[in-house]
Order: sequence, then structure tokens, then C-alpha cells
Amino acid sequence: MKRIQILKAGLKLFVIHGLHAVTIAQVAAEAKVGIGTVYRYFKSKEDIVQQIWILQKSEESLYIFKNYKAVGSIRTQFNFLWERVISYFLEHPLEFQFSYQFAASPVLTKDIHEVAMKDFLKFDELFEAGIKEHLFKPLTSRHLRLFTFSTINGWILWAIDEKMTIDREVIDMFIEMSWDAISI
Amino acid sequence: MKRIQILKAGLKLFVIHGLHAVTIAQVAAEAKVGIGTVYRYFKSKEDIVQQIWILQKSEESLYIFKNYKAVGSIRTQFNFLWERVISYFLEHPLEFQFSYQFAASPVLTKDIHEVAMKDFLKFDELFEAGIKEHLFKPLTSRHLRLFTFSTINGWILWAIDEKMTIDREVIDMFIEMSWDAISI
Amino acid sequence: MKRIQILKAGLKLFVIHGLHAVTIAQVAAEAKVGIGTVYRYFKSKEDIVQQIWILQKSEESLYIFKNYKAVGSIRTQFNFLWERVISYFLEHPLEFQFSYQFAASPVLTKDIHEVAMKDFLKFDELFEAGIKEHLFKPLTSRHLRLFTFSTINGWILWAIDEKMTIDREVIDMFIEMSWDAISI
Amino acid sequence: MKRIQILKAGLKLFVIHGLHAVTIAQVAAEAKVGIGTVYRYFKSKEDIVQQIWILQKSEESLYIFKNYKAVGSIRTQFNFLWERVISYFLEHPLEFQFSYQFAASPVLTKDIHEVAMKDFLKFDELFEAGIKEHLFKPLTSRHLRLFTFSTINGWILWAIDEKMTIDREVIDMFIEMSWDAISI
DNA sequence: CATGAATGAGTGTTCATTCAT
DNA sequence: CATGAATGAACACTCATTCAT
Repeated sequence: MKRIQILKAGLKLFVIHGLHAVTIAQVAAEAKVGIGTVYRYFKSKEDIVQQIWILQKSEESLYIFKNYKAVGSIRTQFNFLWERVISYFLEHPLEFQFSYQFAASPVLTKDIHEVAMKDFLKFDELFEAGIKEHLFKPLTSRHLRLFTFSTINGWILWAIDEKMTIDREVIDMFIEMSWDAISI
Repeated sequence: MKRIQILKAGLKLFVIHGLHAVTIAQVAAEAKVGIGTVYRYFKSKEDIVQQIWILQKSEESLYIFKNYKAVGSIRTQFNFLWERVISYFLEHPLEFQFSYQFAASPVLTKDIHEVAMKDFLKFDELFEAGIKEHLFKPLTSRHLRLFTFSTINGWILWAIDEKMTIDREVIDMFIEMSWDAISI
Repeated sequence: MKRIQILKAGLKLFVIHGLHAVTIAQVAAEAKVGIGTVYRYFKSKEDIVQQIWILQKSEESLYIFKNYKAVGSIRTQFNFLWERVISYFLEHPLEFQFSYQFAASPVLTKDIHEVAMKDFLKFDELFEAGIKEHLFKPLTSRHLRLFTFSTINGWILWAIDEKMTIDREVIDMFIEMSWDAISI
Repeated sequence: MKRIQILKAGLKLFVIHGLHAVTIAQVAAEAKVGIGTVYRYFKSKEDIVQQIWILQKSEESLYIFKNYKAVGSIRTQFNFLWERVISYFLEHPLEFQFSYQFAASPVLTKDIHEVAMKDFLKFDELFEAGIKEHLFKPLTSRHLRLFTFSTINGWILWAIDEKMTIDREVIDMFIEMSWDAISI
């Protein structure tokens, strides 16, 4: 409960002002808890960032894979999942910016990334199936996943930046861009 | 001279340890100048980061557009420029990581980005020409540029991360992926 | 019961780590009681130290004066009592170290010392008798007591420090040293 | 210069209020330097205490052994040195109390003690010579030194405590007490 | 009577910035 | 123009103390 409050407060403030410009006192105030309480749940400022990352990726995957069944054509599943990814980030711009800013940050170790990413391995299974059907360019499933996530990041970044109204048509076009990039 | 030393030292340390974990004293030591000297050239830590960004983008564009002539087919020019971008970052992994980490950082204001990006507007001209020839999906030239840069960033990130040996063939395939994504 | 547990736990931890390096939470854990319980019995950290001191001196005097009768020659009584003091501390090294470290600590007020020391005034009576018999150098009984306690402390400190095996002979010699110092 | 100021300030405040009741800010203020300056010279609060101890023992030995020549009878040398020790502490009550309070403190490691005590090994040489002449009870020179220092500590403690006026006669008597204790 | 989660004042420590040399 | 010792505001973090359960 308080743990989640703190993580949500941290996410918001770190995104807006940057890690080095946010004090623990500010995080505590935003989370409406005492400073000491922050340290009851987290052992340091870096720990907070790492736990935000893990929580974030967990919520992300929960949203994305809700109602997902690995049935139907590869393309259908691809459309379904990427539509979910896009929807999630468009509905959660703060969370998206956190993901973008901290993806390459030195405070996130390999271990943290590994833990946080484990739910996303289902994407690899999808790509694996596509590779078997010779639908994709000759890359590993891991690289296909990373590439498509990259394209999505860049695209959402500008969508949020310019406060565009995103309609179905645009989303569909974007998914097509991703598909066209990796398919033969 | 000393100015450049300081910027190079800062870039290296910020990438490796993160902005908040690097002190001005460390930057001064790495640059082999006194702390006071840092303040003769830059008015604050944030100023250093901003100036690194500007210098970085300037060197990047110099490398990319060297020998570039806006002649030949759109595809030929596209291939030429993206090959240069990829080559630059593969040869300068530290600079790449700096670009990646700070692209969405709150310390870089819109003004700084505008100044730093002005040399890259040539890309927009190329995309503009492509749009006129109806080669691309219905997006603005700016969005086409942002999208392709984003895909390239994601790709180089794992190329560096996994210490892959990147040969011509792989680069060519990647450029094709980018092209396929945006072309009709 | 719990009161004593807390005092014993505090004594042990304060001796090993030093007053400033021990938290109430650690004392509570060592005593196997809750933090709140500590505050039910003591009003502050300083209070704990003071109560340890008082308990300690009380247990010490109980041990020392057990079976003591103020009869026989001064020398006989002197030997008896100092042998008891030495035995007590050799059997209770932790308690000794606490006594040594906190004897001159600013957290122990004059009042506390007065309360804690009242059982030891029997020593003064012995010295008083010795003074009357002209056995001692021209000092007050109080000074004779302080002096002999001081010598004993120094001696036990290294005995414990060097984990010497202390036999009767050594103890006898040491008591003789103390006696020789103050006697005419 | 500033280093010494800080150590002197620390000694004074630690003795009066106790280690845990003195803040670095107070030490800095007493030393008339900035807080940051304290950390330019010392890496932590504990380091300050340790360096005070070392400086203290160094100044002590300098005072004691000034003009000392290892000639004349053992007794003459003994008298000379112990008179110096007593004089030093009577003239420097604050320094004495520091010595007394921190002698058994856990912040002073074996290493620190070893470094600090090396100048006092000259005492051991004197005792060694006395042992050869069969003047002393059967103890090692090291133990003779520790014992006599203990006696002195106890004695000075009360002398300072009661603000006695100490004249030659009293000092001479005390030296005699120490001598009587260890001599056969 | 017992507990330990919650608190925030207070502390040690850091580090961007200044300025005398 | 270069330096780095000096500074103290500001921070991360601790821990004695409280109080609802």
C-alpha cells in the first residue's frame, strides 16, 4: 500500500524533474508518507528507481497480456499485442516517459533488467513461431522483439510530445510500419 | 582546448556512472584541469551536459554529412546517410550511449535540442522529397526522421550491448528494415 | 524480568560496539522484546545506560561483600575484599569493560554515581580503620579507595586483553602491589 | 594548521559532552572552520577521534621525554619521568580526561593504539633495566608500564575532580606510591 | 501490558561553487 | 588565465520516540 504510493510518487517526480533534481523528502511528501517510511520500504534512492522499473514492467505486461491467447495467425496476434502496447503507453504517458528515460540508465543493472523483462518473453515465442513460418527477416526472436519495441518507443515519444489525437487509423498504420519493417 | 577536454571527460563519466553519480571534481580530474578551470568555461554542471550535447550532435552531423551530396535517387541517399549514422555510432559507442541516455533527459531544454538538431534538418529535406514522390506512408517529414532515428537507436543499443560483430550485410539488412517500415 | 533482559542486552551491545553505534532497535532485538517495551521500562537511551550502571554496581557489591565480615586484621580484610573484586571481574569480563568504559562518561551524572557507589562505602570504613592504625600513607579513605580501584582496573584490563591465565599466585602478587603502594 | 584546530576543538567538545552528543557542525564552529573543511582533513567522525588520540599521545610523549636522558640510577630516571607525566596531566586536564575516557573505547582500534603508543616504549627500556637489577616484582616490562600508568590515571582523576592544589610534596608521595607498588 | 510500523527532527556527509593566490 | 583549498547549503539517511492496534 504505502510501498506502491511511494513508487508512484517517485515515478512521477523522477520523470518530470530528473533523478538528481528530486529529493527523498519530495518523494515522501508526494506519497503522503514520512521520510522514514520511505526507508522502511527501500534501502536507498537507487533502490526506489529499480523497484519502480520492476513494478512498471510488471503492470505493463499485465495490461498487455490480459485476455491474450496465443491462437490465430501470427499477424493477428502481432496486431493484438502491439495494439495493447500502444494503448497502454498512450493511456500512461508518465509511465512511458519513465521507461524511455531510464531504459539505458546506469542505475538499472543487468539483474534488474532481467527480472523486469521476464514477462515479455511471450513476445519471443510469437516471433519464434513467425520465424518458423518464414515470415520475418533473418534475425533472432530476441532481436525482433527489441527492434519492434524500439520503433514503438520512437513513435510514442513524438505522439506524446505533440499531444496528437491518436485514432484507430493512426495506430493501425503504425502497427503496419512495425510489421513491414521485420517481415520479408 | 581545455573546454573540449572537459566536455570529453564529462561525456565519458556521465555515460559510465550516470549524471547524479559524477562530481565536478571527478570531471576536472579526468580532464586533467583544475576545478576552477571547469567554472571558467561552464557556469554549472547542467551547462556542461548541455554543451556536451551540442558538441556531440555537431560532431555527429559533421561525420554523417561529410561527402554527402543531395543527388541520386531518394533510396540511394537514404542508404548513404543511414549507413553513415550507423557507422558513426558503431565507431563511437560512448557518444552513442550519451545520446541515448540524455535524449529524453529533463536537463536538456527544448532550446538546446533545437540548436543541436539544426544540422539534421537535411534529413527532413530528404524525407520531404520522398513524400513528394509518394514513396512514404502518410507522415510528416519530421515524424519520418524521428521514427527512423528511433529504430536505429534501439538497434545500435543492442549491437553495442552484445558486442556483436557488425558486418556490411547486417547493416544493409537493418537499413532495409527501416526503409520497409516507412515506405509504401 | 523484561527489564533485566533489556539491561543485559544493552550492556553487552554498548561494550562491544560503543554507545553511539548501538540503536534501541538492536537492544530490543538482543533482549528479544519489542521496541515499545523498551520504552515502557526506560524513558530514554541515556536512562538505559544509567540503569545498567546502577544494576551493575549493585550486582558487583553483592558478589564482593557476600560472606564478608568486618573482622580480623586490616590486611586480612583487604586481601579478602580485593580478591573478591578481582574474581568478580575476571569472571565477568563484559561487566568489567562496561565499568571501565563508562566510569568517566558524561552520561553518568554525579547523582547516579552516588547512588551506585553507596554499597562500596564499606571500603572506606576499612581504609578508615587502617588510617587509624597508621598503616597507610597520608591520604583520605576516599582517595585510598579510588586509588586502589584504579590500579585494579588497569590491571584487569590487560589481564582480559591478553587473555592471560590468571592463577592464585598472580592475584596474590597483584594484591600485594596494591597494598605496598598505599601502606607505609 | 586547520587540521590541528579541528583536533583541538574536537578534543575539548568530546570530553565535555561525550562523543555522541557533539555534532560535526559544533566541532567546525569551535575550530572556526567550515563543515566541509573538517571533511577535507578527516574522512569521518570516528577518524577525528582516532587522530585526536594519536596527536594527543604524541604531544604527551614530547612533553614527557623532553630533556630526558637515560642516565643515572633507575630510581632517579623513574622519578624524573613520572614527575613529567604527572605535571603534563595536571597542566592539561582536558587532555587527561580525553585519554581516560577513550582509552577503552571501541572506536580506537588495536592499530591506532599501537601507533600512538610507540613513543612510550622508552618506559619499557627503563623497566627492563630495573628488572635486570632485580628492583621490581616479577612482571614483564610491559606490564610494569601498564600498571604504573593505571595508578597514575586513578590518582590524577581524583586530583582533577576535586580541584586539589597539588604541591611538590603530594607529587613526590604519589611517585613513591607507584614505586612502592612495583618494587620488591 | 506488548508490539513494531510510522514518523520527522536531526545527523553525518557530500559537492557545486567561490575566490585568494 | 589556472588552481584547488575552503565553504556551507543541501542532501541522503538514521534512529529515538510515539501510538494505534
